[in-house]
Amino acid sequence: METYESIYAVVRRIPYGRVSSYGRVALLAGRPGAARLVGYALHALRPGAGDEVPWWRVVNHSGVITNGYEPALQQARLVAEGVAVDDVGRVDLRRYLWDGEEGPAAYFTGSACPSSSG
DNA sequence: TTCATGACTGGCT
DNA sequence: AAGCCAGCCATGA
Repeated sequence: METYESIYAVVRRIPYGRVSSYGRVALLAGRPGAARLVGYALHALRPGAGDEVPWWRVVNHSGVITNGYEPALQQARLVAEGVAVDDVGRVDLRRYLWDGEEGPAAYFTGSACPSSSG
């Protein structure tokens, strides 16, 4: 399905150690409002896809892991990349949210100050 | 084609 | 801050 490919293409653009929201991916994929479709596309990935698509770097708009397949796996994947995950599976989008930038510079575009709290 | 479901999101109370 | 409702698009029966 072309629609899915456009979604996977965006998910693959998510840099290492960064996360994005379903709505964000849907927007970048050219399907604004179809956040549900993103989750559906990732659901269609299945373990057979392997690491071809970094699905674990996708969380909801609140930074919470709403993964219904392997929520523990996604959390582990993120932590393995250096992404801080809360006990409830929540990620600090203010630090890791991928705004769609190509380079890692986006990490410094935020007003957050990691050395202040974390 | 129609009805129901889902790894979602924004606005109101 | 937390909970509820409607809209979005594609899949499956």
